[in-house]
Amino acid sequence: MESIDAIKRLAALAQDSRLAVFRQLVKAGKEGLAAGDIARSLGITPNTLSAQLTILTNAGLATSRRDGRSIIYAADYDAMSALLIYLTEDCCQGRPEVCAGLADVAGRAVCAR
Amino acid sequence: MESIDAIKRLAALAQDSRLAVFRQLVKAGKEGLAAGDIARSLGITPNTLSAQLTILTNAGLATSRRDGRSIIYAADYDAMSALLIYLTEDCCQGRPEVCAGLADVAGRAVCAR
DNA sequence: TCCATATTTCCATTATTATAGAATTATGGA
DNA sequence: TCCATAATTCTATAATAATGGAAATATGGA
Repeated sequence: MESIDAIKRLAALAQDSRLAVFRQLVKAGKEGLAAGDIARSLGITPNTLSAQLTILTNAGLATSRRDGRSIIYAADYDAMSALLIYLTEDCCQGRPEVCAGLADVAGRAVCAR
Repeated sequence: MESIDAIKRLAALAQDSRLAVFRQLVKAGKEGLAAGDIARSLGITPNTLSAQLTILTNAGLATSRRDGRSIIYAADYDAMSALLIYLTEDCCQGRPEVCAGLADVAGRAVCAR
């Protein structure tokens, strides 16, 4: 992963309502959520939300598909995984001080499958 | 970790020269680097770099201490670790799709100690 | 076809961020 | 004390991002 792509993803997540949107998408899973439902539940106007979803999508963190009149957005888990791996390996060079706690957390999550 | 702190850290890293600074600090280890050396090696004016170091420091990602005429900056590994754990656990809810590759990377890094 | 719903695009406004010149502060050495 | 070096703070400017009203586009149903 290129650092410029990492920066795009970091910037996409570095804003309160976008981070909230992304969390909702993660929670919603593969089925995803309609743009309108997200806007309603977060109290964001539809046009503003649309701009934020575009930013998340351009960063690679979300995908979209049309379903009838709605557009359904879903989190891209692979992109998020790639970002975390970039931060861990490239940016932090796998330093044990950074990785130790993370290995526990990620490992536990995988084992709980 | 609060989401507002995570956003601060994400924003601090979401800019090319700040990310480059942070990478250098990680590479430099606990001893850290003098502000002037960072400015020279990255070709940033000292006042601009100072502003960026302040942002990294306020986000908790760097610490500073004076040594003679120089001010030495160092990466705060704990803060970075906390951010990665936040993104993995809180934001991504430990989803295996996100965690699997990360568990490998972080685990390998820890085992290589 | 006509209408309501869902979302996006266009546009303007406001707020925030990035950058660097100039001045200031702090330290160490002659 | 005086000077050179290191870094920061002050200030202004330019660039980018966030927000929302209004209009446009797309879909499904009567």
